[in-house]
Amino acid sequence: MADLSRSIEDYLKAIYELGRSGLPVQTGALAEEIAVAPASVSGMVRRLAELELISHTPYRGVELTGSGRRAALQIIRRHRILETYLATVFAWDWDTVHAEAEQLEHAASERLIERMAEALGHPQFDPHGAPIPSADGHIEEQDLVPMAAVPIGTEGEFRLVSDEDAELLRYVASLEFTVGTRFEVIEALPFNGPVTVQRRAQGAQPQVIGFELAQALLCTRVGQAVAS
Amino acid sequence: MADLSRSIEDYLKAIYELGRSGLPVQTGALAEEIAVAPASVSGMVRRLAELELISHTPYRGVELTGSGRRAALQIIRRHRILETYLATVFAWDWDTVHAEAEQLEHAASERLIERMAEALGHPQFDPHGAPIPSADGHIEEQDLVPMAAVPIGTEGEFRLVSDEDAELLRYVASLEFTVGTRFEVIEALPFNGPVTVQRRAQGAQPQVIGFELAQALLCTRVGQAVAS
DNA sequence: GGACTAAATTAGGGGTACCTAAAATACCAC
DNA sequence: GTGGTATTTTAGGTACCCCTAATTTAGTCC
Repeated sequence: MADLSRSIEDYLKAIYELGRSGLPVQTGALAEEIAVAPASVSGMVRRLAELELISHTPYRGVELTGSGRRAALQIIRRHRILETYLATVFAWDWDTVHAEAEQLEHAASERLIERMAEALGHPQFDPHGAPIPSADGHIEEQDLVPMAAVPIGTEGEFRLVSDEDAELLRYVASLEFTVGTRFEVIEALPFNGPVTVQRRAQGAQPQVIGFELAQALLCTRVGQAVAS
Repeated sequence: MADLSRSIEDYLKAIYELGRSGLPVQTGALAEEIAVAPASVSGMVRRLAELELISHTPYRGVELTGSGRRAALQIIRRHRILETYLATVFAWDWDTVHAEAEQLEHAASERLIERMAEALGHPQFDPHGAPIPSADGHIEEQDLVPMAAVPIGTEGEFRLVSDEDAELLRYVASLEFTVGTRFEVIEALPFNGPVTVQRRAQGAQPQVIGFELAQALLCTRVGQAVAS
């Protein structure tokens, strides 16, 4: 696997993220994710297809090939190990590790990443709850639902939030929510209204979570499942 | 101080290193150091002069301006802190830290560097003995002589070796020379012949150091100075 | 001081990766 | 099936940073 440019690495990562649903990734979505003009994406897509990192159906979208997926997962591993290292070793705030890792992921060697992983005891998840691909390119995607979809009266556990929105992360931290926090949904107002949750901790007050945020916080259901 | 490109950072670092003698840095020397064609250097020199990072006297050479020097020292600080961190925290071999730091120095934020420096207790020297500029751009250049210039019968202390030649570093390590190692010169053959040194340690055998290597190992004299 | 040599610069060109504007294609509604 | 709209692609251009080849300049030797 030849050395890929920084831009190519960014494209592969973005295609992986956008393509997790299984659908082909469209030019426009990719352009927005990478913050370039759609025309620029078209150009890069040709290059990536020539390198056989993606397959491209004109006017439809792109998908990663086997080697493209392997490369993407390697970059994602680098990113998430770096985030975990910064957060753990340097007590780095979880809202800014992403930006730093975004830079370092293109410069850090495989060797450095493995040393960091070792020092951390080969963590499975990064500070935002995202699974860290193994060195051989295996990743376990979790089956999560937005907090907004956890039924009233059910206990949920906050498991994952995107690392990309620093402001959102700061707000989540101010609510004292971290990955692993458990809560019970005690109210959910209709028409995409806010969700009210209650923590187990003694003296915990109910917390009101706006709908948009409740969409961004991905959770597992704990305990009694609702009839389905 | 705006964000500088990777290439610009490499040029500034090289100009600083080559210009330590105080003489203007010539295009050819810079081209060799950076491993590009002299014509490419001419082009970049124009850009750097426009950015007022260097002053350029055509056909004579270049010198760093105040802001150029500040930028160069910042990059060198990043490089040397990174080298020290890798060597100290990950027990990274001293012959390969340079290559890794060369990549990371362009990606690591000021903040990361300062956290590393803190974790290391603000080291003064990197693993090869090179002084680490302070965060405010101060550097203490040492007054050293090559081992080949340490007089016979005098004790010397190995203080500094360039981090650039990995093969040389591996050989030095195999001789069990590290920064701080003391020795006495017991023989130095004429016509740039090899130098023979003797360590203090019990059971230490005399070691023969080829002239070229004895030029690369920079030392201080310890104890009785020779009449001068 | 003129010719020769070594060094530096200019001239012209290529690859990467971006842009805007214009053209092509796909999709949906009727 | 045709028209309109949204999306994608192509066309043409810019900036960065490198290259080789040709030219210019500086310095030296007689």
